[in-house]
Amino acid sequence: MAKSPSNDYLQLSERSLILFKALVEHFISDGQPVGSRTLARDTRLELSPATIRNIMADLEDFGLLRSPHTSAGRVPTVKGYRLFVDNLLRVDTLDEDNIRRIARELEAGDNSQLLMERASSMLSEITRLAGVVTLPRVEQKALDQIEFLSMTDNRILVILVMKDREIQNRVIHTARPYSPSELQEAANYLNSLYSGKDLQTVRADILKEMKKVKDDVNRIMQTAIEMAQQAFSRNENRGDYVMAGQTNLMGFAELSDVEKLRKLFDSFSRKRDLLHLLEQAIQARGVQIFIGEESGFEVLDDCSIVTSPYEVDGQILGVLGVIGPTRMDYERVIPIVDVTAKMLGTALNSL
Amino acid sequence: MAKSPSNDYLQLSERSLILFKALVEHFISDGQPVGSRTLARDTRLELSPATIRNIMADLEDFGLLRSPHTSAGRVPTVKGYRLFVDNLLRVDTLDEDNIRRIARELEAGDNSQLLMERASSMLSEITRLAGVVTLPRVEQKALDQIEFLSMTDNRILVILVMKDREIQNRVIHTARPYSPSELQEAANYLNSLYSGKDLQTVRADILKEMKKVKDDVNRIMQTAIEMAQQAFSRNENRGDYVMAGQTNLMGFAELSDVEKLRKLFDSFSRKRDLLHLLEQAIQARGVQIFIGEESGFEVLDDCSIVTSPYEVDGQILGVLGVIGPTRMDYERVIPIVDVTAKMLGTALNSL
DNA sequence: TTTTGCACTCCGCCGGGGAGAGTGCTAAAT
DNA sequence: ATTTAGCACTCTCCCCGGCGGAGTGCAAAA
Repeated sequence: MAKSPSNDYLQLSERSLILFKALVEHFISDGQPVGSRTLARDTRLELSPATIRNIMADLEDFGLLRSPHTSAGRVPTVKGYRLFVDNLLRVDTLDEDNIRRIARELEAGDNSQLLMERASSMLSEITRLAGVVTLPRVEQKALDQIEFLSMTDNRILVILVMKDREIQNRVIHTARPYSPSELQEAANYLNSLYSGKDLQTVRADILKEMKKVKDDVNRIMQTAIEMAQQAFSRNENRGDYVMAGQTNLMGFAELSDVEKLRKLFDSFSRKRDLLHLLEQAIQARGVQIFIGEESGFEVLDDCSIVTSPYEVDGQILGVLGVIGPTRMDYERVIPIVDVTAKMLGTALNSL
Repeated sequence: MAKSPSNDYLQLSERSLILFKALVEHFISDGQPVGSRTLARDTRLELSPATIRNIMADLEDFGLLRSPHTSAGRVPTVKGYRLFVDNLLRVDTLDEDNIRRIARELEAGDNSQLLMERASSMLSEITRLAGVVTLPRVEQKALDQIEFLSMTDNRILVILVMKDREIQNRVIHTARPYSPSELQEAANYLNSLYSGKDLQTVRADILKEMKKVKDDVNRIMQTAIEMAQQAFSRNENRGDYVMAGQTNLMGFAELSDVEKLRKLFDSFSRKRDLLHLLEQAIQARGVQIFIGEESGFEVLDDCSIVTSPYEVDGQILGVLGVIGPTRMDYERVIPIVDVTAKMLGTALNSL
């Protein structure tokens, strides 16, 4: 009866695992606790319900299953899902239809923001769950071109054109007005130095450059570096994401409680918690899965999250993924997330 | 018993109206159908429940009240709310605390988008309902400055700095590359013509100008007008809004059904319907209210919307408002929406 | 015209009972 | 030693009837 804390599923026979897998699949597909009769019917192993009951009792002792109450069937625990996902799942490749669909939708737009939004709603539509895509940190993006434009009151509009064709506007303030030609020269200088580098690097380089330039006679260079320092100053922007299909989560039995739903949606719009979680996922290479409480956020206790980082030129820019109930169809969702991440990468690359 | 289709509330005695008003207020504050006993207790008129029952029967005949079932109290109908809102309501001025709060929050930021977002979440926080603010049509906004920047592949980045300090970026394609000085001259020319005018006017003016310029020898002017035509070409952007506090709508008894909630939230993210509704409200001057089915959208049947247009320099730029259950506290909500609209206007003006 | 009195209706809540599903245990079968 | 059959038991869910409470409408009295 006492739950064994041991993790050696080694002790489990092949047969137990087959049974366990069948149970999880069954539960995933219809959400009802699974009993021994049903399982006896659905499995190729010709076993009586009684035998299956014995095995299920074992699985329960291992902490892989639990029953909601005495005379209900059994349901996988988080630990159970973990085993299922890590060792039992057989992820096959995504069907052609969906691959084409994703490819079509992610054909290079002229705007990376747009691509993110498309990816996010693709994910939600195909999986019928909620899709999420983190926006790349500006820091990570490569600069293409910088330009200055003088405005009234000693304000200068800085235009950063990024390699992915996103355009950033910032306004800086200067001590004195600058002529268009001065600005042009400064821009030229900075472009020659920094075009192609990512903002993080640029920022670091500027610091070095400042010392070097300090005693230099070249006014232009000094001006340029001063302005650059303001323009590239650390951005308060702590990361952001786009989400789609949240409403798909309504109407899952495990989330039918309005209060739970409210907390979940609140946390989506607060963004902080989820962002923190997604940031962990950015470390992993490839698909990563957080099941139920593993996420560490109470509101997500009944949810699982399947994520995959997306990258351009081998550099990870962000994460995308899907949020759904723990009993989601992992087998289907995983390849979708995987493929979408890859395709988003290539789409971004082709900008 | 037959519901009179007549609208002459003239026939209603003063006393009936007082009673009706009390009933609506009571219902708004606790959401339960109101019975004759309760009303007899809560009113200054010393009347027995029986008398009140008679009056309520009259009110029901007028279509102002209905009872959910035989032995429940009564509840206002849409028509009832309408009467209440139009004739019975006494809207007093907003309390100092909230005025200050709104003022503080809407102190000029450096960005109109940001102001809209703040306004929207203000509305939702103070009313504890959902707040919404439509973004001004770009068409309506006044241009401050236009600049061109050449990029690779004969693409030119157009930068529109608007009077409200919003910055718009567009990319246009040209037949041949242009030198920075050509672009500068074109920009100068266009600035002299169009700075201060709103985009709609600008677009119209460009058409006139094209004819005029056609035979002109001045190359610069021709170039400029050509580029301007592309830069200002009609934008597909069909309008947009920012919303906050949607989750406040969860947990109202009249929306506790998950399916209803889902449809409502779906329509929020599709935006089309709500946008259409808000566009109607933009016509009205001052606060406008849509009660229940009046909105004409099924998903909003159990909701009311209180809106007010906001304006700068006497020109209406957009609408803001609040969405809540029909039994919202109109008396409180109306001044909040009203004041917020005005303050948003002044905040935008001071940019 | 208002009030009192009264019969009536309908909802919400409680407790009981029965069906259904599934379990665990023991004893028999393989 | 494993598997199976048999059986008592448990728990949920649903339906039912009864009952108290709230509120109504109507008729007759004030």
